[in-house]
Amino acid sequence: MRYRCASPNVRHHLPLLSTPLKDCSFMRLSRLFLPTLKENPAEAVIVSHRLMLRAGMIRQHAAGIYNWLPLGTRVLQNIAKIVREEQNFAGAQEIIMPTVQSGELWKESGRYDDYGPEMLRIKDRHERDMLYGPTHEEVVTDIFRNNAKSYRNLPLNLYQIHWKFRDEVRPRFGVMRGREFLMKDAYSFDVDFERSKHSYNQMFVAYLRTFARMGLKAIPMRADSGPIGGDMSHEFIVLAETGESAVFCHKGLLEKPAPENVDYQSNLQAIIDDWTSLYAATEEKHDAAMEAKLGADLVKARGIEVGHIFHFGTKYSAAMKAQIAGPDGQPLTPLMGSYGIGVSRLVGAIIEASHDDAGIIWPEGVAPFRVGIINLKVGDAACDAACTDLYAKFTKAGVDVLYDDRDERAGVKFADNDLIGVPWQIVIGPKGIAKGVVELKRRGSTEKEEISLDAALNKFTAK
RNA sequence: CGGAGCGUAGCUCAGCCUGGUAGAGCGCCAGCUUUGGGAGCUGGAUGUCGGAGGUUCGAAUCCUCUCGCUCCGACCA
Repeated sequence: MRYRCASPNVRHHLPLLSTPLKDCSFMRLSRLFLPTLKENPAEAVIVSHRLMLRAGMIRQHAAGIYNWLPLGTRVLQNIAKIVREEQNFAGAQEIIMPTVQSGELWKESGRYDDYGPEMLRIKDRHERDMLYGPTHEEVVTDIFRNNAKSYRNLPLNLYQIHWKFRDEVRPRFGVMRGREFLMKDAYSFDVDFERSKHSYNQMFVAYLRTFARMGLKAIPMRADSGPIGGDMSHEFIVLAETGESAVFCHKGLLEKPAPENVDYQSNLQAIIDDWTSLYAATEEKHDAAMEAKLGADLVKARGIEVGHIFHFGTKYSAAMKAQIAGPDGQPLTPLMGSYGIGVSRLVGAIIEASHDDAGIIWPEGVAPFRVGIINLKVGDAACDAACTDLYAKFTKAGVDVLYDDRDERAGVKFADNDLIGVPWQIVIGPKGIAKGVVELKRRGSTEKEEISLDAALNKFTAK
């Protein structure tokens, strides 16, 4: 393993109070706890799992349960940030519900017996039935019924980004199919079907934007919606060559841009219709006759499910007697929907969709660091000075920067920076410095550009 | 949950069939040389051979049990 233990005083040179620094991450690679692996671990079969282990993002703790190391944690948090922003834009409100839940609520909804061994059941010291939450419909419905009083409290959409546990029979594919996983789950409450559908549409649009911001092509596909029927359940499938299931869709869906400048209060139905009018289906539900008609417009690809939204009406609100006063003063049972995004799974999905032989290619929105400074000759006064100066300026300007100040050979540094997928790499060596230039490389492209130090600085700090 | 396989150094793995007391490459530590795509030489550290029991003079190796992990299939954010 190639790492040194990070000191808790890494940032001791910074002012502790009234810091002028913007919210950004910055780190010297010599201090980063980054245990990269040169060889492929035997346990990992798919590329995202291999790369996450090799890039020092995660380590397995038990089957389907992972430790997230600093690099992986940064990516996970960047993804969560995008999810959170888009949920907030769409009008959802963030809460945090317990991971360990009381079994009583599940007995009320009837799912305590229905759920099966996927649910991890625990007894506390008083022999009470507890469980580690695989989902939170019961808890959120309980929150609602205890605290919402009137139709005037609606519409309401509560979400959380939290860890869940499902005791899968066969966890695999690293974080793509773990037992413990980080998920965004939102729950909407509305007075009638039309308004409930609007809540559903808000999430639909938010999802389109969320995945696009992560650099993903995510296609909404009609999914089983249970007893409610209709078109009120969609899976969002990320297209990736190594995806777990085959998907079929109209090629127009691949070029469709995510909606911008959305007014979430306005009627969003036209956007939903635009996206759902084109054919898209997973392997299980595909229709050979429809596909034959598409001809050259048919795209066959592979995909990973990263989101699922559905409307389920009064299933939980009725079972758990979550009633509020309606406009006429009579009790009203709200209609509900729930909306999931697999946040930890997305880390794997993004890698599946974006990598090459050298390693991960992070889209800028989720990269653990945006810019890498690679000092090719640590100990050379000119190189050191140029690097530390640039590093300090990036830090001050709020640019997420990783400075590779390790006393390693050039090849090692290039390999590690490529492996962990730093999107922009500024290579600073004695030859360039003598000419007053550095080399700028874009991860994933073979192009290299020689520019001045000032130009490199401006490229990432200019508005 | 059915079927298959694997646990030996931080990682990848050899040794097991045919029992004789622990190995290689990479990584790690020290030194010298090197220095623009995972360097070279020299020296060094590292293992309860997953665990328990058994057979044997002797077990990484054979037997039994057990724990963990992985793969294929059925199931899922």
